[in-house]
Amino acid sequence: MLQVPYIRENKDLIIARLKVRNMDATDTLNKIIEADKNRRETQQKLDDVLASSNAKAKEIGILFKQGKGAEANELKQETSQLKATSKTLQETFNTYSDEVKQLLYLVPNVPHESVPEGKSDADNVEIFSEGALPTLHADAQPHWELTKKYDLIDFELGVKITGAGFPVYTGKGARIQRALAGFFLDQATEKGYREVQPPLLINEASGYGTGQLPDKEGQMYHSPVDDLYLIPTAEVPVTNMYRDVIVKTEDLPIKNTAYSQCFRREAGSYGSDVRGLNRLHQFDKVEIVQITHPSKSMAALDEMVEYVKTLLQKLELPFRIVRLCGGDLGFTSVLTYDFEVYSAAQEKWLEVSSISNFETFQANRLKCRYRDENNKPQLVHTLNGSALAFPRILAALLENNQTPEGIKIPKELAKYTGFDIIK
RNA sequence: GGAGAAUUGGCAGAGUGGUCGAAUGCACUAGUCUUGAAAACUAGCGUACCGCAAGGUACCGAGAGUUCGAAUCUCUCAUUCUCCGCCA
Repeated sequence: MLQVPYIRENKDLIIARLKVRNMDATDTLNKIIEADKNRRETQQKLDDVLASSNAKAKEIGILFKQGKGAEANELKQETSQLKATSKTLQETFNTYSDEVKQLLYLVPNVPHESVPEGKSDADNVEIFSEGALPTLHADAQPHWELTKKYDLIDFELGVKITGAGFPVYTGKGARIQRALAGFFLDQATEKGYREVQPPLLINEASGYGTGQLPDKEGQMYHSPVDDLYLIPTAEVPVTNMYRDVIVKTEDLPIKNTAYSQCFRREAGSYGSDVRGLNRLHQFDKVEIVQITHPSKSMAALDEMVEYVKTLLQKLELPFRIVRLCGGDLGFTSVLTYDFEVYSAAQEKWLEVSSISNFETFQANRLKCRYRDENNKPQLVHTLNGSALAFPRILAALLENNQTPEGIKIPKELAKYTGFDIIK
């Protein structure tokens, strides 16, 4: 979330930038500033009362030691008055604090100046594309037919065991999944990311830390008995490793990568969007996460984009990069680039990666800081990106590389699958 | 799952109702000394909020309570360790 002093000093700028998100934040920001003002005034009063109350308590202690019990008891009378006052003030203070906090949860991150205006994904701006769109033979099939034909995935079996959106990968299908994990992790490690294997369940505090809670509650699976959530992305546990941490400045940038299953309820999705591998409740993904010095985060974002490019090049998939418009930009993000691969049989662009800079928005909630040149704690910047999400990569690989002889596996990936064609 | 013990500053570790934000040691930072280093000595060394500042307030696992006053007493929860049970 945003910091109150920042809001106080940059109100007009924030309002202007949030217009890109098609949002008028004027009212909320004014309320925040007002509630914060009340909060601070109340704290001033409260601190004064507590100060004199503390002083009197100290005096009483000294008097008792000197054996002046009568005088001490007299002072006690005075303090009970102060006590009542401080209690009321404390309650008022809490009310204002909560009000500020609740209002802050409503304000999304301030988009970068390069974020274009727009209502939906249709208004995202393509900034790069590479690779020729494949021309398929006459009876080419979409991936949900191919997976059946070559026994790679059993969707119906998943429905039986769990429900829709939980496919069972079989034979070479399962092998490709394992190959993708190995390939992506090796690539990331080579690029300086440390591999971590995080928990797949997270507690409430972690949900708040990265911004899934409070507003995106319905997106995650929740186990009420233990009050734990299944992760929608490894971003959550991996970023939360640095919650309440003051990192060593010389350790920046901190780069972690994790392969994990991801779980998303995806309530309300339907139609061709969810066909086959296009949208699942459980899927695999390798995530890259960076924690950087504030002056370095935009360069880190570019670096991550360049890195993901190399992955798609090695997989020989045609792709494009779009800069998300204000209407499509995530709540916590300042700037996001999406990667889309072309899935030839569906004749569709499928989102396979989303790379974002959150600047201090998550760090503020996480309380993740470094020490500046004056040794004062300052918020870090956090970034993350998919590198990459498996299902749509798999869909594109299958559809684009299908031939009458079988499905060809790109050379780089074949090193990991152990086969270069699926027959 | 059952029983017991514990949880204090970067680490170790005192503190069991009063001037304790917290002894001491180690680590760390700066200085003195030294040709340099080590050692020794001196000083500094948590976080957040309020305040122009002086300064104030809060925090000793978390939350509630008792008290004029809580690191210290009570309750609830969490975590860690030991023993028993169970089990990849």
